[in-house]
Amino acid sequence: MNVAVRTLKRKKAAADPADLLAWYDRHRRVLPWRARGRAKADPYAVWLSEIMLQQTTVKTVGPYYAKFLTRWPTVGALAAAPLDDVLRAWAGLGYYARARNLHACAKAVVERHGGIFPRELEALRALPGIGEYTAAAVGSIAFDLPAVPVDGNVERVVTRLFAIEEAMPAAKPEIKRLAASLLPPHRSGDFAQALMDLGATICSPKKPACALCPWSEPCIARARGDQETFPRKAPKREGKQRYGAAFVALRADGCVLLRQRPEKGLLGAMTEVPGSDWAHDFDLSTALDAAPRFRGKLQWRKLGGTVTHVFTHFPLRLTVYKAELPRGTPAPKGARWAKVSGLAGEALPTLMRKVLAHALE
DNA sequence: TAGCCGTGGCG
DNA sequence: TCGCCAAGGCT
Repeated sequence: MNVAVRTLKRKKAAADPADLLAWYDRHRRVLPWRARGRAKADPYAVWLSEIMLQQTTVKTVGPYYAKFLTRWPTVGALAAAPLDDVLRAWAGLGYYARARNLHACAKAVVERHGGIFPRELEALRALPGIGEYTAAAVGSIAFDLPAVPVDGNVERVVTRLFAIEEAMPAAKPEIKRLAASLLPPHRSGDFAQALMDLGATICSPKKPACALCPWSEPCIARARGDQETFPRKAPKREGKQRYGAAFVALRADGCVLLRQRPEKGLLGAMTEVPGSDWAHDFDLSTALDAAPRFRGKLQWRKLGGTVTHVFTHFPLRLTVYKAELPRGTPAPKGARWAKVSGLAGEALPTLMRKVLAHALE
């Protein structure tokens, strides 16, 4: 048997982590939080990027990451910042519990570990906002601990490689087991990033570039030609449409009325304009019951059109009302006046920016 | 454990 | 257009 045939047979037998690492050495992406050459990765930078990258694309994260690292270069600096500053800097990035946990985690690193990220998976896992995935990611990338972070990319790569028929999320334990079985004895950080790069650039959800894949030969789904059908997913039901009203109160001196949402839950602790609850059976004829109260009577004008927004678990349609008030009007309890010219610096989620844009255009 | 929690891009 | 999906964690 000649060398070429032997090589082919070996590759078909099983996926070789060395092949993936060789591919990574040639094709890895250049990313701001990634160490260059032999430089060691900064645990703070790795952690910050991993939190931001949870369910969020590299492109979206880029400017936020740069802004945070410039403003708070160390975990100690971030821990010392007011939570409100962190929330404002995070506004627009979504999943705001991440920002609250980011701040809590920075403080915990300072208080529990003297401002140094711990080098053990269990200690990392115990920090706010760090789950099994992020502990493995920070542990392997920053400290080269033998762990494999299993995210959506790795799930896709592994389910295709082994043609796992079980549907998500039930298949997760099996995926973790198989991913761990691939872990090489050295370079676990590079291996983790290689798996994610492969999933992001080659083993994509649709139209994977199998011809360029270092694991094309051992990939069972590829051999069968149904690689795009992995990972298998159980059909999910969609959330029901909800409705509500929002109130944009403008004062003659160029201020708009804002308030803060409750600490927990949907858009927790973020800023909003006053509004009604959001319900499936919202009755528009009673919308003004939810309007902020001022002394004297006030004309709320219903604007044409609506503002729509789709959350993970339900679509929302808001009717917007607008009113104009004279200078000197005090804000109702629980609300405050904010300069329209300064709205960019407020902790306003995208939904509320849509509402304000609708009312101010 | 399954539902909750944002946003932007893409086919 | 619209459903899917992206480096998940918490409860």
